[in-house]
Amino acid sequence: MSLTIYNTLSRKKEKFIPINKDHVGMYVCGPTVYGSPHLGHARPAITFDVVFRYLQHLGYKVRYVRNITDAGHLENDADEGVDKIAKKAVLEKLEPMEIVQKYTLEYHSSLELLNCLSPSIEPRATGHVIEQIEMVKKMMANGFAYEQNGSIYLDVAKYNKKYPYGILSGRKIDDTLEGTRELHNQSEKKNSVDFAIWKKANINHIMRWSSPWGEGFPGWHLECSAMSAKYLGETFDIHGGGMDLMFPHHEAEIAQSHAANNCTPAKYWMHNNMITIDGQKMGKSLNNFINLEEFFSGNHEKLDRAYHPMTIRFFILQAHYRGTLDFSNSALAAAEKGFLKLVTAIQTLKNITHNNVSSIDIKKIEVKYYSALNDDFNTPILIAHLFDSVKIINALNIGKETLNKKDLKTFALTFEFFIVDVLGLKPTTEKKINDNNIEGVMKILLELRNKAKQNKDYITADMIRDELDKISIQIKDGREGTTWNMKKDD
RNA sequence: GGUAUCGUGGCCGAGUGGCUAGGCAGUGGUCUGCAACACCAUCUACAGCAGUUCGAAUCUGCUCGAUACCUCCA
Repeated sequence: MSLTIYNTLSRKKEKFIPINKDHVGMYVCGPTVYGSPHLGHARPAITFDVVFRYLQHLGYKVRYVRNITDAGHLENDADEGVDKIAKKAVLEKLEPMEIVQKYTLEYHSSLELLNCLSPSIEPRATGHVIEQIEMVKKMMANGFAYEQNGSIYLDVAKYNKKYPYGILSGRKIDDTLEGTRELHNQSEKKNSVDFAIWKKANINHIMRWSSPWGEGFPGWHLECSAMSAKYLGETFDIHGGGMDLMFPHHEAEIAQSHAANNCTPAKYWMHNNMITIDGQKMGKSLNNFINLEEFFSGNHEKLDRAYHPMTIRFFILQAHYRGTLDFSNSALAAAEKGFLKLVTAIQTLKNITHNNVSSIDIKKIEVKYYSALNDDFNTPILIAHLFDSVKIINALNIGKETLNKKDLKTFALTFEFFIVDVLGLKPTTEKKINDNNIEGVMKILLELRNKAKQNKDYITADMIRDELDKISIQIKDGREGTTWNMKKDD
């Protein structure tokens, strides 16, 4: 019973063998902090949070590195590209670092609500410019990069002669090279597939650093290469991220590691799939994304109501990380119900008394839990087994099945452990109550009070008013009927 | 156009070549003053066509369809 991981490199499930026994290094691409975190950000965060939790449970000492990209990348490949963070800074009339700070905090608080553990190290791109410059130097020294007007590019054609470029995404770069021989005019790159590893800063560019090639800023893909090498070594165990980063981002990382260090950066590449909305990818560019904060508050036109962060987490874990997951209100509502069922069962299980004999093989259930996760972190299967356990728990509760003292204790611990510690689902029975609910509740209360008044039952009517007043809701009887408002705290 | 992923019952979503995943909804029950909750039971499926096989949702080929990447995105 050993862990297997689907490796994007081989497109197969492989047995997981860490490079250094008992230690695992894992790098996951974090967000570029230029906007509020949305549901799409939650997916890799939760996916790799479970990987992190489970690897630790298996006894590995895990160093989990997830970066914050706070250096503005260019919006496109053109030489006059706009820095995303700088653009947002202009838009919000803030210093770029204020933008970065604001959205980093938002990202952290949302992930905390989703009960994601903090990574072991959360390095920032701007804090590692020196390392990135050093890496550029290495790539130049090895002859895989060239300078052009103060910018440095990776020479993909040259690189491809020694190392295959495109092995991760399954692209055959030869074809591309053939087809793009004649370059569009103003590009300073030798070849359109070449990518910048250092970019010269024009006069208006705010975020800039001095380098041997003049003032500039690091290339889009370089930070992950430099920071993963710094904290995990030149070759480490697991590299994770969203599928959309496979090309060009991760492909570039592989190339940079080879070009600079003559080795592959990661042994296992894991990619989580996208979240879709109405069958379409949820993404910033499509403008169909829903922010996490909006899920928690219900404040979005696509949302019927608010959803508890644990509902979101459960919803994501109910699908396997490599499959797409389609968002809908009914799917979320179903997830919420299912999750509450598990939570209820944890409680039920605590109140069950033991018997002299066990009618169920507890060990078998435990094995099922483990084999689900060992099979490429198959959380939906694990959840299915947990639901099977709920049935057993209910049977125990009415005495249809029995467990002895030891088995009962083991079962209770295991069941809760997998839900709470491995899947990271905090048991909460709280359904999000939003303003719509309060409106509805108030309407009902006021109707009741009106009825009471009509029946001259002023005791009840006054009780409703006074009790509401105690919780800072004020009622006003007017000519047009009764209105209410929340009193401001004084 | 190239590359990749995928098409499962009302919805969401697993899936090993043979032994009906699971959840939600629906239906029937138990419980209940009536309901709700909870619990028990239960129906509907594998895009199409051809092939391999004793046997295929699962393997192969083709067709149709969807999505993503190829420019920033998790």
